[in-house]
Amino acid sequence: MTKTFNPQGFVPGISLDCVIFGFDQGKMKVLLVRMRGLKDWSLPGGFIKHDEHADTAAQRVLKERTGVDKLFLQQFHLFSDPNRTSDKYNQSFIENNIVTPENIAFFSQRFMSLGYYALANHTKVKPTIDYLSDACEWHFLNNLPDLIHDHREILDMALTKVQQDLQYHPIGQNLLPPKFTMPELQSLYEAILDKEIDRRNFSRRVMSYNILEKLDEHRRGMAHKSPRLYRFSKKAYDTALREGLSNKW
Amino acid sequence: MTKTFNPQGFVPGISLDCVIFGFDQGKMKVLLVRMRGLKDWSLPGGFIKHDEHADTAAQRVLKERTGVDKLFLQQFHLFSDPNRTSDKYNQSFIENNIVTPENIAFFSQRFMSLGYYALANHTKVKPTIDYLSDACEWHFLNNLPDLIHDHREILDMALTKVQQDLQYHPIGQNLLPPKFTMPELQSLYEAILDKEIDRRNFSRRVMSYNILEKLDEHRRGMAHKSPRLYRFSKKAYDTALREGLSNKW
DNA sequence: TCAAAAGTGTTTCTTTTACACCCATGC
DNA sequence: GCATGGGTGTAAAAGAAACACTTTTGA
Repeated sequence: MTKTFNPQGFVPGISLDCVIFGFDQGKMKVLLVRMRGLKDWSLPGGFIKHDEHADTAAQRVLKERTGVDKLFLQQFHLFSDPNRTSDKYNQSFIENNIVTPENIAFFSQRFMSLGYYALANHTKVKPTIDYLSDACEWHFLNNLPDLIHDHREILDMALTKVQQDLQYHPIGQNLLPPKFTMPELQSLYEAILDKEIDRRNFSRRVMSYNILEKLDEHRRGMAHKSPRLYRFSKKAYDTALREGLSNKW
Repeated sequence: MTKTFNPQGFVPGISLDCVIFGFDQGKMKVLLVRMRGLKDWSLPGGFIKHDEHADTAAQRVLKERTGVDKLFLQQFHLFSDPNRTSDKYNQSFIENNIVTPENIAFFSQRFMSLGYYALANHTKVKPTIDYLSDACEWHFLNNLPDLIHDHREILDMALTKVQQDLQYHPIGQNLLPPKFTMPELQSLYEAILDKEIDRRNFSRRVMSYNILEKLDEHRRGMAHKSPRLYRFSKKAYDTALREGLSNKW
């Protein structure tokens, strides 16, 4: 017998949607789930428990979907259009035992959704389905499937916010392995901003932030000159996260 | 018989708080209300009707408190700390007939609050109390009274957001009279940013945005050289609002 | 030894800041 | 006529963008 959703214990009328970005093969991707019986995909989401901070709820949802619990997580917008959700999926929810007919009212009510974005190291993430979904997978930004409700709009705004926040905050800690090369970091920035950056100007700029430690190691094994490895200096990185960077891209 | 609050028709568990900024005598001020029977002040707030967009609700609240309905209005954060409100005011609410004992549960429940900030021309605003409050007044930022709940935190974040948004968006349309002088505009920027700006650099910069029309009129009557009047060119201003400005302060 | 990526330095241009002089007005 | 704030231009400094050559590596 499949477990069904029990609305007990959750704040009604408000949901969370998380746009979880990863960086892989030089491109940005997002983690999407597909609920049982649907062909459209969804952003990983959830609800807020009574007496739970929304940030904590988002952290919980992320942990459940990715197994990772220390992600950079940022609330960015409350989506409140009264017609943002549709009940066209409800029949499918009942047929697929996602929710019992007695509890379908919870889904039929008007929902606002609080949007969060997160940045995750995709190698650490283990996409995990829950009892409501039959798929949880990465999708590259340039090849997204259809999404339910207004999830596409939420995703697009998340990307815009990441691009803006990037102007003033360091990024990468959560998207890259602990040690990385300058070209890898640059490739991340180019993927997020969706534009090319001059190699020489990039490294000069990023070094001027004083958030990188130059290591005496090189990445070997690839063809061509072996690039030097760097890592973020934790203290400086955290300070910059809090206080912002002066320069911009 | 005083009218009491009826929670019927409103989405439970979520409220709105509006930080309405005005500009007067070269200083920033905010509109605050005081509920009957309380000594602490509040941000003007309200609730969202079923089937109402949160933005529309905020617009409605603003109109009720100020009489003005075309303000620049911006959602900036959902405050969701489960302990952000306190029920220490509830006894007073009942004693002052703000809410009946049967309806006090609506106020006792956990509330999240969606923060909006608005920019208003204070000469157009007619601060208006409602049946729950006995005062609605402007307070200068440098001399704020105690506020209930986490309203001080909301106010502070609103100010920070305005300062940030100012970097990329034109401002003034809603804070100044239709015609204004360059020193007046500069004084507004200085009040918001809380720092001095060089007169010559300011006017060069602001003119480079191409959102101002130089008028062949001067403000007369004051001592000293009569300053020239400007007005915003509506089309360019709106475009800049949407698309942002390239420069920053 | 060669193709391709990595590393670094210099020049140019643009933007920002700093600063000084003249002008107009009401008293 | 003078004190005070308003208007404008220019030079110096800082920051961003453009650009070219050398080094290293595996194949």
